[in-house]
Amino acid sequence: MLSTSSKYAIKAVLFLALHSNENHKMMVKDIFQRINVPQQYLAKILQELSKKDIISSARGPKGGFYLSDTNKTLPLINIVDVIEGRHRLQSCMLSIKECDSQNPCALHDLVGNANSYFLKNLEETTIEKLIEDIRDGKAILPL
Amino acid sequence: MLSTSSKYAIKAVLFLALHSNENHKMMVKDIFQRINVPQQYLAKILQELSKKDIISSARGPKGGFYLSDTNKTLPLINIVDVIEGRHRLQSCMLSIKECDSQNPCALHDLVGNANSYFLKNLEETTIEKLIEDIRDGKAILPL
DNA sequence: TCCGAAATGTGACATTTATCATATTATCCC
DNA sequence: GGGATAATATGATAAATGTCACATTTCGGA
Repeated sequence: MLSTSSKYAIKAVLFLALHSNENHKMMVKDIFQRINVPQQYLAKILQELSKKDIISSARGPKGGFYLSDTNKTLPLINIVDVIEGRHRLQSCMLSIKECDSQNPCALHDLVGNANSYFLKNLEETTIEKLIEDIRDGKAILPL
Repeated sequence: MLSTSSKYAIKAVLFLALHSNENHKMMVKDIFQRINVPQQYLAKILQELSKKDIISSARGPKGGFYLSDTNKTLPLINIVDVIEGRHRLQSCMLSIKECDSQNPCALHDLVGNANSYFLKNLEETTIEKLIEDIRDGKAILPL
């Protein structure tokens, strides 16, 4: 439903949201073990996110990746849009283009409104909001 | 959520359920266009399903693939078990092993009970049942 | 102003998944 | 029994995804 890359990206962004800010940037080598993602792969992912302004970065000494306040207001869907696009999230379980509730495929009812529910949440939930819930104990964050 | 192979397999099985029986077997070359699956790829998939007794087959003239009455009583999950196993259906959106409702990952609530609902339906819905619904007009079958 | 720290850019390599091609084996029918 | 037919077996190729390595650029600090 999400590619490995997207999962890694989300984990990394949430980690940065919790542990970094403009005055406390974090380097790849201090992140990768903590979220269990291969170092070089993580580097590539963070660079893509940075280029698309999902996260922020600074080069040189004292540099690293971090989330600005603006970054934190973005919805989660932006992360997966940058990493893999949205095709994997489309709802039809048999990948039939014309499939919808008016013209459902054979499996349509078996999956229910699962995908659209998930997609809607990705669109509506901001990083900020998710982190707040975690801080408030409303959500847990095993990474 | 399902691999392309599984989707092809499900389409093919449903097609066979509707159009074949012990006295009317069907050849790959008469199926693949109708369900829009590459011929050789479909052949390979049908062979795997046949070897695992999800579908039936006969060689030589008048041979082909078909679904026996016994085959039709199998739940849909058997198809995906044979083709790709069950890992892709596991519920955690971040692929975290320890993730469950007691110890939910950050995205757990965003996906809700979607996957478990889908999995349950795959386990409980037999090919037979699905075909009946289609025949009764309760479900539609664009392949 | 130079050294080293860190992201960035580029591309090679590995793995998985999807697709195609071809030779082999079993079965029916004459 | 021999020829045509259709599944079966094996493996080659292609494409997408995931992983690694290294050279380059930018920037801070002594």
